[in-house]
Amino acid sequence: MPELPEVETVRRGLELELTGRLITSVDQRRADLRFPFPDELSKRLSGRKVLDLTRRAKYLVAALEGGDDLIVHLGMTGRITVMDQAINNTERAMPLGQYAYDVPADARHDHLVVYLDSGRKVVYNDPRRFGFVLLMPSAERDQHPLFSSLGVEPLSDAFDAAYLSQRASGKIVNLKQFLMDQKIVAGLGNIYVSEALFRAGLSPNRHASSLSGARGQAVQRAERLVSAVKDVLALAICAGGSTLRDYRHADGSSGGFQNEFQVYGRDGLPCLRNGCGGVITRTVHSGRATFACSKCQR
DNA sequence: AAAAGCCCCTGGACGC
DNA sequence: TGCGTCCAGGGGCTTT
Repeated sequence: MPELPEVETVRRGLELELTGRLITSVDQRRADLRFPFPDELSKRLSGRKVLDLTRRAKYLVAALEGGDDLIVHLGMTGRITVMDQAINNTERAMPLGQYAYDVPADARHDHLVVYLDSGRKVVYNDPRRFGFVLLMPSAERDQHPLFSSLGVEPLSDAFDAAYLSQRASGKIVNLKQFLMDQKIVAGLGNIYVSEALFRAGLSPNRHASSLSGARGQAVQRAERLVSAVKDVLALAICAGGSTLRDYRHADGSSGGFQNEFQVYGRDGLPCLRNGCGGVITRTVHSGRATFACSKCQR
C-alpha cells in the first residue's frame, strides 16, 4: 500500500486524533506481524500520553511521554482506521487517507486496537502482515538498524542534485533500483519511482552513475530527477495519496492520486507527454513492475 | 561491498 | 463453481 505520500496522509489524519491523548488500553490480537510485537506492548503503552506523531521515510512515529517512540510500518497492506469505541466492527468506518474510496477493512485482520481517553479507538488492520510495530526509547531510534542507514527525506532540503550525484557516483545499478533503495532516498516506492522517472524524462534502465560527474548533462539529469521526485510526492500528498484496487468510484470527486498516474499501470496505453506518440511499457526490475515510455525517457 | 534472489502472507483477477 | 497461476503500494535476510 503505502509509499511516502500515503503514510504522510495517514499521519495527518491520525495526528489530530492522537496528539495529547492518553492510551487507556491496548488489544493485541496476535503474537506477531512481520516481526513479533514488542514484549508486553499493552502493558507498556497503557496509561501513556502521545506527545506527537511524525513520519520518517515510510514509518509513523508516535512519541510517548516518558521518552519512548511507538513506531509503525504499514508494509504492503497495513491500514489504520479511527472510530468511536462504541462501533464494534469496521463495517462503516473508513480508513484514513488513501482509503477514502476503499472498501472497509476485513475485521479478521484487525491485529492491534489502541483505545484512547477521547472515546476513540485506533485500529491497525493488515491482511498480509508485512507491517510491524516497534517500541523503543526515542534516543535510540536513529541508531536502530532499521533507521541508522536510511537516506535523506526526499522533501527536505538535504535532497538535492549534489546529494543525489554524490550517492550515484560509480554506481552501475539502474535508476529504478537506485531510487527504490531506502538508503539513498527514504520513502519512495514502486509507484512514485516510475512516476518520477517519467516526469524527469529519464529511463529506468539508465545507470545511476550517469547522474554524477562534472559533465553538465549529468548535473542537469540529477536536477531534473530531484525536481520530479519532489513534485510528484508533493502533488500526491495534496491529493491525499493513491488508492489501488478495491476502490469503487470510477472517478473520485474528492481526489486520489491514482487518477493522476502518468505511467503506473498504463502499459500499452499512449504516452501522455505532449506530442510524444510513444507507448507505455511494463518491464520488471528486481521482481517489481516498472512503467515507462520507451520513447521520451532516455 | 554491492547486487540478485528468496521469502514472508493474503486475496483478487484471470484462464481453463 | 472450482482450481491453478500470477500479481500486488514493502523490505529483511541469505547467497553470490
